Amino acid sequence: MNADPQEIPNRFDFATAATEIYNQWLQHGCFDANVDKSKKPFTIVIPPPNVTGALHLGHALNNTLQDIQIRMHRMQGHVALWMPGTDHAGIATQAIVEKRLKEVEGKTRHDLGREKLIERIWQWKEQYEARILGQLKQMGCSCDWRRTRFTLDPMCARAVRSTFFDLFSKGLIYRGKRLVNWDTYLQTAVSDDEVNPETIKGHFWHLRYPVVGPKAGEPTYVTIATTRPETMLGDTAVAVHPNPAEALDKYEAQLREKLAGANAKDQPAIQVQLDELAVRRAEVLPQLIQLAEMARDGRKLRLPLVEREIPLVTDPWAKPELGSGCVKITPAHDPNDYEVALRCSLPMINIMNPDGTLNENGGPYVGLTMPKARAKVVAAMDDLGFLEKTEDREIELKHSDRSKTPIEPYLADQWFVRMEQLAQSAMDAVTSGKVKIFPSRYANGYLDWLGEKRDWPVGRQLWWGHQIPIWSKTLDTVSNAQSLKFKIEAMPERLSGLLNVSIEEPATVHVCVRDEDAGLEAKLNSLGLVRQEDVLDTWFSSALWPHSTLGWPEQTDELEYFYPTSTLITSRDIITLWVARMVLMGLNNVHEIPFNEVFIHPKILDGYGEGMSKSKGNGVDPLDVINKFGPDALRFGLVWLCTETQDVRMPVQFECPHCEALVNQTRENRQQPTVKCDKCGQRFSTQWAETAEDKAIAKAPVVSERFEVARNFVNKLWNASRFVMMNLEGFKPMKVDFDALPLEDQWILSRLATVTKQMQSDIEHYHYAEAARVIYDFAWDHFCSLYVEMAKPRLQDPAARPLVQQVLAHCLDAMLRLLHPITPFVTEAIWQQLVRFAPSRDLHSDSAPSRWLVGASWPAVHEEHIRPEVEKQFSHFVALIGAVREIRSRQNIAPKDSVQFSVKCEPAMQQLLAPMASFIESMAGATATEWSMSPTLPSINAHIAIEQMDVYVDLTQFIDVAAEISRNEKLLTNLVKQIQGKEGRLSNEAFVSRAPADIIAKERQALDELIAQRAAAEQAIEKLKKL
RNA sequence: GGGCGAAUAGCUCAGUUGGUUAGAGCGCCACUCUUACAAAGUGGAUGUCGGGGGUUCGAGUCCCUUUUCGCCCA
Repeated sequence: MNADPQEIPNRFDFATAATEIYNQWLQHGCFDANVDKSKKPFTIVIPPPNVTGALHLGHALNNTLQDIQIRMHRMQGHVALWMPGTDHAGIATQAIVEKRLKEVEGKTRHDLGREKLIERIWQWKEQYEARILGQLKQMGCSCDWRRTRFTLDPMCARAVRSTFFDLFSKGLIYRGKRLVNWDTYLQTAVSDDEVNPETIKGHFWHLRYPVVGPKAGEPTYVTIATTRPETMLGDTAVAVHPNPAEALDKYEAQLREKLAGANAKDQPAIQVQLDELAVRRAEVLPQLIQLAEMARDGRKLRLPLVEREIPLVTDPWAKPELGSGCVKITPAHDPNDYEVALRCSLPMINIMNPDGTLNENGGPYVGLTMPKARAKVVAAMDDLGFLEKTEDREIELKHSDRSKTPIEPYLADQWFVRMEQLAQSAMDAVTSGKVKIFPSRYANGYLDWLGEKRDWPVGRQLWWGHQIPIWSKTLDTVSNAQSLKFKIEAMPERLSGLLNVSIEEPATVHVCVRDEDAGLEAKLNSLGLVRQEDVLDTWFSSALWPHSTLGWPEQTDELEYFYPTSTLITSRDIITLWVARMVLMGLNNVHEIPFNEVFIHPKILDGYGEGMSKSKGNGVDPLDVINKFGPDALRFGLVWLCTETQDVRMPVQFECPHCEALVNQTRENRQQPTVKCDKCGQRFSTQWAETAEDKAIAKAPVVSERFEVARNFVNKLWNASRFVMMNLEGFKPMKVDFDALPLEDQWILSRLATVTKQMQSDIEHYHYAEAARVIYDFAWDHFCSLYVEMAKPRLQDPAARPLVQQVLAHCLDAMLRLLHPITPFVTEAIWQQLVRFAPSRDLHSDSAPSRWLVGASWPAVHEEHIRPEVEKQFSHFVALIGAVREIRSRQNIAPKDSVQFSVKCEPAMQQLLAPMASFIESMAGATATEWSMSPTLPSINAHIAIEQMDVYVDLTQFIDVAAEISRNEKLLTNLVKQIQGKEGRLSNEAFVSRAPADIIAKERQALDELIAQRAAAEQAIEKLKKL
């Protein structure tokens, strides 16, 4: 530590200081939150980052916002618990480990086996968990690390088992055959939320199915069109609309309505559709009517290739206005067809193996993948003369968000949670206002999604996750199943509530076991029951996060004290997946909402407005930003941009490791393993470098210039603090009488009180950017540019020095406290220095400040210091300084040359400003020669009109005539324009008669002033031109 | 197809209930190494508030419509 303030460096060395400070905080348990019923709790659970990969800027924003809440509330005297942890992210993590296994060792998960694969994934988890927690620590996150959880750890596992058992016992868990989104690469079902539609180029094949025994006059075949011809192998019917004529009428009516409402541009296209419809009525409709008749008459078709007889059925799903008007029905591989099959009681034939190849139902094509089977089916149909035609067509195909491969709809056994009641409870929590969502518009999506009350498919055919705690056995008869059920129900474990039994129709017995219990499991095994292979959806365990991390199902002190948590801060894409489910699970398990408030923060986009992601290559590692700008700048920079309505758009650059030039990241270069520097021409590598050759090249960090504002601000704060400390020699705390203070002291204390109030309210209301702006303006403009500048001459004056020292020390102290939640490191570093020069410096308290800023108290709002009239008075001084400076600059007067000026003003203004002569001299290099209602004007002067004052700067020594004429002419043009506007308004009868009187009066007064200014400017120009 | 959001200075964004001449930071121009800070200081220039209509004495702000972009849902 420096004893001499002169030795404080003029840059904050964040690289060494941050680590040291963070370790000190940890050592002193500054982040530990322990139950203390004499204080109020404030709790946040972290949205647990996936252990899939490292954190990017989106996480940095998310966690900074949480840390700000935690740190402010901790300073406000709450027991602030920030619960940290990570999420096992079932599909994503297993997928990435499997992918690497394949790439590096050429093995599949089946080569390795369940146990070995899980071992590998644990290794991955350990590595990334450490990386993620390290990133959070470097950002300064003040989590209670002692409590770090993982969604697969024993504590969370216990909560998962208890919850599942409870839901099972309430009859809310069931298994059913459902058409699921099957990811053939990962060989698991994925939820609708994990599926993205993509438009790709495909074909529309028109196929013919022969009619069995057509009667005279009936067609010998039916044409259907399909984008997926291979699925014909699983067809169980062909459907035609029951009343095609009526359906076409309806369709035409719709089109006509649309035509009437359409604008000129869209009308031709609709007209074309109408014309086509007319043709269709003539050419296709009669046949469709006939086919509907045939269907009702029970006619059958012969499905080619597999030679199966399938019925012709009627169902409104067959749209007479589309294709041939007939549609093939493949219930096991198409969601719509599935519905048709349920309506028409059709069989469902599954033709696919879990790995995406055809099973034995695929007849001659067994073992082929779907794409290969497609080619063969099309060729065979063509050979048979059943391929009518092929069209090119753009089709929407669902892709798995996880593996990026096409989804196959697939009929499979799935475990579901019934959502009816659970969803309703979560909707009520928000509509009643118990859970408040900010910004409120996000409540719409939440309610819409829950309102559908779709049952939640919770099984995943994975190995990484919580294995479903159900043991099952399918019996040969219903009565055997019943007797097995009775037998199990008679077990002592059932009586003590450790297991529960259900029967799935017709004869499958399911036993759910509450706790891990090897003995009980062995018993079940001996009865022939086998555990379900599937694991639970990751969101099942995440849904329990707010209470599982606090020890539920144990009724721990922590649960009682810290639950419900105070707020949840997350991003908008998981409102339904996660937020909604936490609410309903919290209500189900703890009978209480999991959090009182939810704040949804913006997303971070790149310079093109695209979301950052690893796969796009536009992600930014927060550590790159920290290394270049420091952790405080990272945090302040993110908060500075975190406004309420706008996502954060952040153009990013590579920083060349050779010459430090910034190279813009583009859509092209962000995917390349190496990039050539624009400036020095040398190549650097990126995150995509794979080959040893590329990896040997120095890697460029990815940063953004957006953080420069914040870095500069941190530097400003550091140096302002340095100035204060350099001038605290001999400082002795003193009591002050606010009303007896000089104007500038009253002013800065009034500003400080105002800013304290605003900032607290802004943070409480999640107006982060506003909070940052308020303190930025205070620190930079008010404190540094004005107060500190005015303090300089006062510090030289032994009589004034003690007071200004006290106010400086007090303001710095308060500023550090206010800024600490946003920029914890630099403020703590300054705090540790400040104590040596001013151990006690609070105007309002004699007690020594806390050892650590992190544990210091949040500044109280001194309402009595908020003085609008003082701020108004001070603004006259600021305006005067500005006016003189402008003239100096226009006239190019050297800084060392002092100027003189006289002022025309009321005596009150003179009384206010004349005593500030020394400040006017030091800050504007100017001396007033006269203050009066009618001053003597310098023979050559520059005039500036400011509120309640006319300032005449003496230019006798300096005049640059051309510059002054041009300034006045510009001013004149501006004045004329404004006068015209005002005169226009005031001569408008409507305005004068209808606008409120005070507005009119204001306009009149403003016009008078403008006219006076115009006259002054005109005179000035005239006079200057004579020189 | 439905919903939500965005469009304001070259860039990134503010702009409270409608009310003088629409703001900030960066960038730009000019001048300053003035003993806290050149990552700084002082001053300056920069806008058809996406387009079109409407309500109003008055619209960046309210309403309708339209274009472009983003996200969510189907």
